[in-house]
Amino acid sequence: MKYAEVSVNSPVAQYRAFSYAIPSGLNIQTGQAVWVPFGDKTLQGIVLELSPYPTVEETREIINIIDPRPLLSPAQVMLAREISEYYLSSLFDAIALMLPPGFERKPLTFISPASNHDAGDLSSFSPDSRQTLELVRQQGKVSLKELEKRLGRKKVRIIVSQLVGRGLVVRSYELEPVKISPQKVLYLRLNIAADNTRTTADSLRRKRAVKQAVLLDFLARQSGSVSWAKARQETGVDKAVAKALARQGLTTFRQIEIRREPISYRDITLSSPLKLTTAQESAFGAVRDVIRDDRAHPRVFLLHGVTGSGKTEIYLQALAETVKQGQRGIILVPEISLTPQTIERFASRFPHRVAVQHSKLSPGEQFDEWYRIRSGEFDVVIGPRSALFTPQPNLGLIVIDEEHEWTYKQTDKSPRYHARDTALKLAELTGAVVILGSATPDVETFYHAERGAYRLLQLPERVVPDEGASLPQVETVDLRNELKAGNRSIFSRSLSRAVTRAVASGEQVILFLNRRGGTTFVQCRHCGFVLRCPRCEVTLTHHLAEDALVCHQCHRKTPILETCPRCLGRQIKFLGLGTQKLEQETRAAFPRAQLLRWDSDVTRHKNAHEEILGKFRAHQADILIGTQMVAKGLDLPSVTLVGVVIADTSLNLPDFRAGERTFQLLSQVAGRAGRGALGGQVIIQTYSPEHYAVQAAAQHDYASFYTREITYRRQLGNPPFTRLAQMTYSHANDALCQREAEKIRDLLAAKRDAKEIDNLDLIGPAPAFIHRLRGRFRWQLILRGTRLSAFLSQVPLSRGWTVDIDPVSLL
DNA sequence: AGCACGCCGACT
DNA sequence: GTCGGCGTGCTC
Repeated sequence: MKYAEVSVNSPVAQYRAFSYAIPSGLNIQTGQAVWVPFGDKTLQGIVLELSPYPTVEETREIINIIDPRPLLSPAQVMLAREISEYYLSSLFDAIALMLPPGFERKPLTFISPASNHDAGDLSSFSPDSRQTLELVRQQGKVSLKELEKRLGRKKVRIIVSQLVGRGLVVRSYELEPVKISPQKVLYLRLNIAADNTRTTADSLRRKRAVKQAVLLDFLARQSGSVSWAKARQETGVDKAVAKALARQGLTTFRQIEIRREPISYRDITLSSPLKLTTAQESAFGAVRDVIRDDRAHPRVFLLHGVTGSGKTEIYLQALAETVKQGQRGIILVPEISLTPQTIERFASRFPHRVAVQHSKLSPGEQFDEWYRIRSGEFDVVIGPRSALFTPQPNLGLIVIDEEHEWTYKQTDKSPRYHARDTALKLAELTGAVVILGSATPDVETFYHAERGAYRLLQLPERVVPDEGASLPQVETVDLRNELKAGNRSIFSRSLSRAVTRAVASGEQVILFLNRRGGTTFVQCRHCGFVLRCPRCEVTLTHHLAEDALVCHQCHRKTPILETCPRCLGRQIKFLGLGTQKLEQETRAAFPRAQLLRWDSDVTRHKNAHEEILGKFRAHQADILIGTQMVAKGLDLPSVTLVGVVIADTSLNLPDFRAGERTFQLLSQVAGRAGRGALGGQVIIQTYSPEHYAVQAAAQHDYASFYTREITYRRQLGNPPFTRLAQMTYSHANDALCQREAEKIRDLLAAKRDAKEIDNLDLIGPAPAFIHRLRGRFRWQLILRGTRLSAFLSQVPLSRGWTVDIDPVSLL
């Protein structure tokens, strides 16, 4: 093999790999990181495959190997290609998911004086230009960043281009310095036998080298090497003293690589497998059989079990079985559930065999964990979606806990992958078994399970079904009746009574409000009717600038209505309530209760979640007010009442998944109450008590929710019966933005018709839900069909377009 | 991304 | 003319 196909770390490389010749003497392998020449730069690249022929006539040679051990396994190389193809991301972006933390290094630009040192005629230059030239000539080499700091980005670019054009300076490129590397710590070692130290120390004392003697005595008391930091702390001597000892050959300094370990096992005690209930036993049996037989199918399980039904125990035992087969696992959890308690659950069963990956680890810890994972030190890696890409060798099991969670979709940057769907691809490539676990499975997942693509396992009951741990009673309160009865407070009479009672008896309360409560929607306060677009079934949003109601899906405008089209009442209101407002109202309504607010505003810093939860657990507050966060699997035994202040906020979002989202949220919130012996009560306040999502959640009835929802999906041709792609164009000029979106819509329509693709809908363009973001306007197009990636990959899109395949939200 | 180049309207 | 804003092409 004389040539290598290399994915280059340059944004211009896009979807393609580049052919490079392999110089003799280099042992190049697939998955390896290499240095390659690219234009006038030297860049990092990853070898995707070896081949006897290049794909172009002229090739350049690979410069060198960065790391002899491949950074990507063959399965990962294939996975990266699939991600790039399916999610329409650049090849290197997909590969970058799998690289060690801190590996990527971008080129920096430097400016140096040109070799011809003639002064020439500088009179036509501006003072800034002359000053810049002067500086470059004085310093020899200046980074472009430094020049930009002095004069501003734009100006410097013009000046530098001018100077380069006149041959006075030249540009050169260097990679930014390495950010992370193994941490090294200075150690001290004694070179003489410990029994000889006393005489040596005495002779030092005679030479009045008291401090040296102290250090020597200290070292003699230690077994083996000791870190200099510790020695200094214990003896109080400074470095000169240690150096003096080293000079006499009595001790040696050495740098030792240490591992930064994020899990402290100090307080963790070993746990053994729990006895399984009958339901757990049969679910686990099915998983175990497939783990043992690598030809059994299907290899994907949907573990559907209510909160507290013991899903985690099944993960643990499935993992133990996987380890028994000589393989390893990856457990994905939503970032918010990655708490010390979750990690402890695994660490106590697999002591020192658990790796953790998450964003709160320092770059150094992430780096160390990555290399230890690659060397096979861990049975399991636990982490958020990115943990899927850790180099876990011999992968045999992937668990996706709370598989319905939206946080598994990366939305903020490319590749916009879904970790669940990507895990299924990886499992196909490696033969690993997948367990998708949820109390409220994604409708799409459940549909696949129903169709037999996944094996469905049900855990219908909580593990300890005594009174305290049974599912709580749920009451729905119709807010329309409250208004009719003259209650204008945001607390219904029922909720108000319940809060007062709970607080008075020293119990705890959670008040839940969807964070997106700030979003305005238009509703009749008399009959609860919410205005929707007649074409899209999506709620209309009030646009202040145009003073009109706008559909964010098809851009149809409706003038503001004075009267309700259903009951002809005149109580049309724009609604929206946030947690801060709720806090004020609660304080006013229950002045004697201690409040705690938990939303993304108050959880910015590192341990905020733990702090707030700790306070609440310690009963330093009676009422916890929060958004989605309070809904995630947290065990708070003294909470007896959960109040959902308005269920409608998530219900009325302009998105076809609003019903599903609401059901999931309400079910989770309802699961928070009654986890202790005191039992529990849930009160859901809503203007739509008849809505199937609200009713099903109130009755803990997934099946009836699913049946209704899947029927609607089928009728409207929404996923899982089709797939979606969301295209967004962003530009500083709104009109231009709209024109571009329309142009592409027309182009896509023409292409669709030319290819006679009949099941492809184009919806929009319409202004995005967040119409203006960071000074740029955004317009979006939605595609609905089947093979969208393949279709879109043939369409050349200009800069400013982003494509989100299988978007998790259409907002 | 970042830079070079080319096009076009606004101004000296 | 030519300056500057803007869009597009290029990198094995």
